[in-house]
Amino acid sequence: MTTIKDVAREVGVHPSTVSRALDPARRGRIGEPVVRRILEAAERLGYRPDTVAASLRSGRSNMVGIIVPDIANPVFSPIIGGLEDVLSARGYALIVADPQPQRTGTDDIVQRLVARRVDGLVLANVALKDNSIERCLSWKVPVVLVNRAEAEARVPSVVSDDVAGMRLAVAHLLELGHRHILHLAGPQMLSTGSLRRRGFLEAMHEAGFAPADNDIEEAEAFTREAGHAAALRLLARQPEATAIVAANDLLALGIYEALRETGRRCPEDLSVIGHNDMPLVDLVDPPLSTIRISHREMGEQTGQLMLDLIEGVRGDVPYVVTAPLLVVRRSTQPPRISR
Amino acid sequence: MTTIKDVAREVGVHPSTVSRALDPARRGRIGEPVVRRILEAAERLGYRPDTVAASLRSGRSNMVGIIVPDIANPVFSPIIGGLEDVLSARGYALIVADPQPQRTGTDDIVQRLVARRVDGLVLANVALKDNSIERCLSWKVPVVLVNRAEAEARVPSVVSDDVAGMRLAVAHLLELGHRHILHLAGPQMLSTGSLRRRGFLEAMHEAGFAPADNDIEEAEAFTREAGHAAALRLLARQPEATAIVAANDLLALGIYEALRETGRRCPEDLSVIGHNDMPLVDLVDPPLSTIRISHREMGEQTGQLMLDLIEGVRGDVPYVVTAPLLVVRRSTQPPRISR
DNA sequence: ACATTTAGTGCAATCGATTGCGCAAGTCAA
DNA sequence: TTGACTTGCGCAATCGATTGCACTAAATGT
Repeated sequence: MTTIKDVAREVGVHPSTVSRALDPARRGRIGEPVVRRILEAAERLGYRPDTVAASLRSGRSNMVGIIVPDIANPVFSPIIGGLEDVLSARGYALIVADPQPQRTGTDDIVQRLVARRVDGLVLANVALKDNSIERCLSWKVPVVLVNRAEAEARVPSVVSDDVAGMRLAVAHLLELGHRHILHLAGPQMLSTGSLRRRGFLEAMHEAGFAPADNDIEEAEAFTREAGHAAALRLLARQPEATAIVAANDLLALGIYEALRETGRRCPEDLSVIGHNDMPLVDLVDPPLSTIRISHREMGEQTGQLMLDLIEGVRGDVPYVVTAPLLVVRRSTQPPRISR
Repeated sequence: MTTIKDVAREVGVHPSTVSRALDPARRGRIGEPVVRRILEAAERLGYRPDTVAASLRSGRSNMVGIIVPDIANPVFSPIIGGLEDVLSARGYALIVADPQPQRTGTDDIVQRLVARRVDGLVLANVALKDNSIERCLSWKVPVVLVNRAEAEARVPSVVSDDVAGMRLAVAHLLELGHRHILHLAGPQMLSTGSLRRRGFLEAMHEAGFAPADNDIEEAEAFTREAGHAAALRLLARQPEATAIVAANDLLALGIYEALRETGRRCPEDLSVIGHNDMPLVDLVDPPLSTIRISHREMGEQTGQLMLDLIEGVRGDVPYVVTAPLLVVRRSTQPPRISR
């Protein structure tokens, strides 16, 4: 490994001069010819500055961490991708951490990342309440939330407009002629779960309907299995409903299974609409109508926000909201008996 | 931030003593009561050793990097998940990098990661030929390949048994009574693409069949679109075939689209079998028969291998091969006209 | 009683880069 | 010619932990 001293010796200057010449921002203070010789020598010797040493001295690590509940989850992986993309373009490395609930809590992960001197932390874990935010705040490490909002907006966040998304879904079903619309909600401890439920209620009220408590059922988790179970409960309770809006595509697919088991057909007997437009839902049977969210774009926005924060470009608490899009496929159609 | 000196001063010992007392491995050299007081003080002051400083001195960073072509790809994301899991359990952080072809090559990424002093590198990028391996070898940084093999086994790798997988697929179709079986191959520059093609050929030969060149068509990429296009070409050329084995689920889904366009039905007119068993292929229409590969498990094995390598437990070049599993769903059935 | 371990801890160098400060030479104006 | 700047670069401290070596005191051996 060639160090900065090797380069300095080769050129016949002091290491500090090499350090400055190699940094475009401070190169100006060094003479033109010297810079050229340093650049050439660095190239020739294959010099790569040791990031670790630089971090120790400068206090900046050029790393940001992201904490996600499940890396393989189709909503989080594109977020990570988009984030990595804009971060790496600016020389930052992304370290991903996935808290294993049984082993170590989010808090511990935060500590470990902070001990690694990350320049910023992205929290994608959707629990509505946990004190990792306080932890970060107290350590003064820049934080941005993604796919999750906080009640009191203390830290920047990037979310999709869940309320608008639900409004889109509800409006679509109403337009088709549905009147009795159910909601299969996600876990209310999760930000998306409660926001979408609220969005559903708002949209219905705006349209002049007041859903009963009975019209909403909460799934234990954002999974097909949980969706399946919850759908069974909901459908048994409200068999005469003609449409159901799920808080999530996975839940919608769970509804599919429940329908199949109870001998009902989608969309003939019941229209179903999901949320997220995750990969392949256009190929299931029937192709799922849903609300498209560009998670990759959210990841990119998160990265941009983080960079601004780290570089101190902005002091406010930005709150980026991305616009959802209605995607109509074949799981929604007018109700059979219009009233 | 409390440093090791703060703890040392608090207890009234030398920083080096604190360092030793905090490391379970070398704690033995320190007196029992002193250790206790140090532990207590460290806890009380909320001391967290600065990983960066430790790395600089010790040369170990407790980080490993993984280079993947696409983080959001359903085959790579579980690999990352499994890897992160076993790595973080041992105190290692995982940094993921995704080479943007247009911006910076894999080589550059490798350099950047090495400059960060990663203790090991996982290469998941499937290109059959690139010199990043040489790069790593010359820098003596432990490397393990995942989902990709090398012709000459210089470095450890974790792959699924592609040949066995194809044998499973072919055997299944033969058992159903198919005789004219096609192969929709993946890009031959990619390890999985060429291995699976070879697996197909071997399996067919073993069964006493000799596929013609015409029976195989190569897709440009492992995507639905490429699969669609290639399937169109293949089906036009061999309309009388009764089954087709795809190198990948995505390609199989592309075949679905091609069938729909040309008015054929699966499985009535043509049986289709995929490879990977990615999420949701059990819900498409018709549910896809495929070869299941546990990518998460591969990720875990990769992590274990990497740890062994880093800790110098093994000097050989292990070559882990995971066993594939046949998953029969509804896209395969006996050919209509049995001969 | 003296030599020799052994256990327990301190000292100071070290990892490789960054950075505030200082110094010398050159520029310019008075 | 001198004083005031500017430009270009070197010096040495510094970041926080690790580690080989040295050293002291107690324990053990002969």
